[in-house]
Amino acid sequence: MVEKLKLLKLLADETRIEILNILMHEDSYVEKIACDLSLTPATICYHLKKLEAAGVVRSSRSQFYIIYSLNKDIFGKTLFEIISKETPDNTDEKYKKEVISHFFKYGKLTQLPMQRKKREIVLAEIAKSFENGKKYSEKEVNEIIHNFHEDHCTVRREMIACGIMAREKETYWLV
Amino acid sequence: MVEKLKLLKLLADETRIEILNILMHEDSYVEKIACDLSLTPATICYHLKKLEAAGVVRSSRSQFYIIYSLNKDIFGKTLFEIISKETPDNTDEKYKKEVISHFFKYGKLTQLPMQRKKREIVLAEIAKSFENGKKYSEKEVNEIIHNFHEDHCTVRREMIACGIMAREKETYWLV
DNA sequence: TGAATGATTAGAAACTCATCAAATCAGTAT
DNA sequence: ATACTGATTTGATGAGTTTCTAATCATTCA
Repeated sequence: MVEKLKLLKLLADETRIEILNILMHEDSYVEKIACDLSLTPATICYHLKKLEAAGVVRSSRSQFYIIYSLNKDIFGKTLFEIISKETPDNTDEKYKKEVISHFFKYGKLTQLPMQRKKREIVLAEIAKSFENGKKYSEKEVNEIIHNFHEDHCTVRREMIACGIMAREKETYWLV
Repeated sequence: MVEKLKLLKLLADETRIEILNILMHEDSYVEKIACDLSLTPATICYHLKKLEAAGVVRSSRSQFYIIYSLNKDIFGKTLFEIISKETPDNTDEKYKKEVISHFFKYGKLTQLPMQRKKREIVLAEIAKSFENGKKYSEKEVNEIIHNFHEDHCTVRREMIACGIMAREKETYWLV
């Protein structure tokens, strides 16, 4: 996450892009690059240090010179890979989000899904509006559910049916 | 070139990355995103406008809301493609650079290439130190070439042989 | 060792850019 | 029409970054 942002910030600079383009052709050193780009050695040094710290370039001394070269491994990544926070194992979370975004529009439940799995996800989303451990009257439950959907009765019944809420007489609570 | 830099600068911002990650899951709108990220609508608007100007997101009105959605086309590019200035048709230039970087070390010619094509490239590189139209004595020619290589005689002879320089008696000039 | 050369660091100036509050704009619904 | 709601613009502020000069460091070569 933060790593990726750093990489992007690093690459989002004209001078550093120029430097990398030079190093794509041939290894080089501070003074030469400075000359090529009409900038001070100090400036080039500043950028090369940054690039090196991020592992984008490497350096090694050769006689008078410190030769900088490109680490090409990094450049195969697509923008999507860099930007996306997705990790291979949170597809579950992603699926939930998709279901929710499909059945809610601007915070309102458009319809109750037919598939049990999806229905559970949707109901769990609504359940977030209830506090854990707190007891609710039926009226209170209806009011809260009504924020999401007209037909609070059906939704309330389903909450009980799939075990998200429990009821005893007139009192409801989260399971 | 400049386009690519703009794209990188655009993506090198934490808030914009967060916004894009939200839009990867579901379309959304200014106030909602602002709420998700604990930032002002003004700030989100500022970023969305930037993203839209670059074609990374699109917008459309729906009732009260202006819905922003992702343009996914852009995200398949690799970093290399974004950073590299290479265009398909400058491979010639690139080849020359590679030959030159192979036969020169720190400005000195390490050896004269055996292959005629490479030899011409190398000699043309040395020829850059001579002025067009100017006449040189053999002594002057030797001195200039000597900056590149000990054996100025061989190099000088080759310059004539492959038609880069011409000579008449003791006078030399670029062709 | 001392002179030369290239690399690095420190400090300062200039610049860019994200953010917010407040004002304004643009559709929507009563 | 008019009140409402969300989007946008404006102007100010502050944080971060690039660049330079000048000084210092490190290595090589005589």
